[in-house]
Amino acid sequence: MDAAIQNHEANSGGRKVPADTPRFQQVVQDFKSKIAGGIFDEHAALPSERRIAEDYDISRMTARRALDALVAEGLVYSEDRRGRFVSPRRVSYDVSNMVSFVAEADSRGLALEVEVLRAMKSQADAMLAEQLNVEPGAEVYAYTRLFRNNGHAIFVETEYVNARRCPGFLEHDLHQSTTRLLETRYDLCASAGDIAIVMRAATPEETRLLGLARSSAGIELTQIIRDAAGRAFCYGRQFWRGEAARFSARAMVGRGNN
Amino acid sequence: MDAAIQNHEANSGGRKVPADTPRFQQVVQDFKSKIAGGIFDEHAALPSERRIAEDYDISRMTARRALDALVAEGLVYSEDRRGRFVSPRRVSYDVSNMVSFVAEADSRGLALEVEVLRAMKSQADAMLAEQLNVEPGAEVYAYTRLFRNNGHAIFVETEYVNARRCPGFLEHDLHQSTTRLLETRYDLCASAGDIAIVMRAATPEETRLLGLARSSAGIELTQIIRDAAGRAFCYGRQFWRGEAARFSARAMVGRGNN
DNA sequence: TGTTGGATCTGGTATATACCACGAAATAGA
DNA sequence: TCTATTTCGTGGTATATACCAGATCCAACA
Repeated sequence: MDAAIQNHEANSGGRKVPADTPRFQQVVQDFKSKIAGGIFDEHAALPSERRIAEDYDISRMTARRALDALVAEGLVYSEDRRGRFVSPRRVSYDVSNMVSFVAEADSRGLALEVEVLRAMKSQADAMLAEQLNVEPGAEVYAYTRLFRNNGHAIFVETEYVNARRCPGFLEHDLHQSTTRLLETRYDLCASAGDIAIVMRAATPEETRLLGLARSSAGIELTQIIRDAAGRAFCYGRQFWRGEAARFSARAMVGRGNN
Repeated sequence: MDAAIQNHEANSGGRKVPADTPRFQQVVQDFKSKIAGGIFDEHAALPSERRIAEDYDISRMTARRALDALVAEGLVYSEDRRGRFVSPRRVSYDVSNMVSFVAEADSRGLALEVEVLRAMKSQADAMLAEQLNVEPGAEVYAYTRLFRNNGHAIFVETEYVNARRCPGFLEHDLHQSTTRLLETRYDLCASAGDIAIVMRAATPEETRLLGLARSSAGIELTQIIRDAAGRAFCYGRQFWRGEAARFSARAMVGRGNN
């Protein structure tokens, strides 16, 4: 209606010439400022594709292009056949702090919910054997957990622990910090960690669990946790919604080099 | 022609029913395996949208959807009106290693090219003043550089240094490691750094410089570099192509926690 | 030799249309 | 009251079409 968008019929003497900035970009900008301006709350539903198309007098495909851009930028997330919603604020994760994320989140008042998806005994494949420094085929416990903040899925994690060093591990409640569990029950203290962060596409399972749009990217964080003797006892892989987190670290020269 | 793709006319008694997996996904999968299988070299051109549409007997828009997915996943990058190309391998960046990325890259034989885009004297705004621990309005040197690996733009960086502590800084050649420059010329030794990593959308300028597709996401890495006394002298912000890098870090308990 | 201009390639924007699949709410039935 | 069914709204997939604009190459020209 009052859409401040240029109509291609009206900008150059009736010629079919696109506006200087594409129309879908104008919609993107409009929603960006609305979101930044606090017009929408976190998790508030955006208008539907069809509604936006009508409001801005553009085709539905163009409205979709705009919405897809907002999703790609992380300002908005999409739930299949339900609608698109404003993304919540990022959570911070200090990877230099070897205290587990669960424990850290607790202390900062984050309403973090943990869902255990799988937990089983398994055997180390070649990659895992190398990371955990065990022989291939050695027994490991593997468990996958989904983490939500205020009901909103933010990352999914799979961890592998050396079964020899923590027998019966899966009998404990996995809805808590496993770092703490390993420390209090098995005297395995995290002393050092190797962390890697890459941006990559979500797998189909991650897409489903995190409620992502098809072929969207996120951040994978892998970590190997070692005891004071430098022996790895836990290998973990987390896949985060890209817009959901801020990772921080602290570096110091002359420390921890090899 | 020999496209192993399901035709919607043929999969369910002539009914117009989509295949179990969407057709654009089949194209995505096909190219994924071709790329993984080494059929394409790094930077090799993929077939054009029109060509793929013909080969797989799908519409151009569907071919585009597939290609967009590959771009979003980082396996492929797009150059405006030139084509789409296979992404090169990731470069590794150890953020715990306070030796500069430029110097580190050199030592690993990376063909890193540096282009200086801007270099000027400026005044610290509120944010910068806080990060560098100077009064707002204090003089800083600001410079922006574009980094390429084998001619392929991988990240753009803007750094701000406290002008009081390195007078005449911009008179030096900025095509080298500035960490080293600060150390050798001004005795400013990087001793600690605070690093933050977030995934976010590229700004229009970053999009242009890195040759990204419209509204694509990447990784922003910010770092504050401090001397042995804990005084910050350099604040930097890098924006990386998401698929171009792997960031690693090392964490140790009881070290560097405030 | 060098340059200009055109033909042709590429991706980018935009529309209109059709139908499918799932979620959720409204409705009809037991 | 509770449950099954229907209806409607939403995003998802797919097609066909049109035109725009930058990149590239090559042939014609100066």
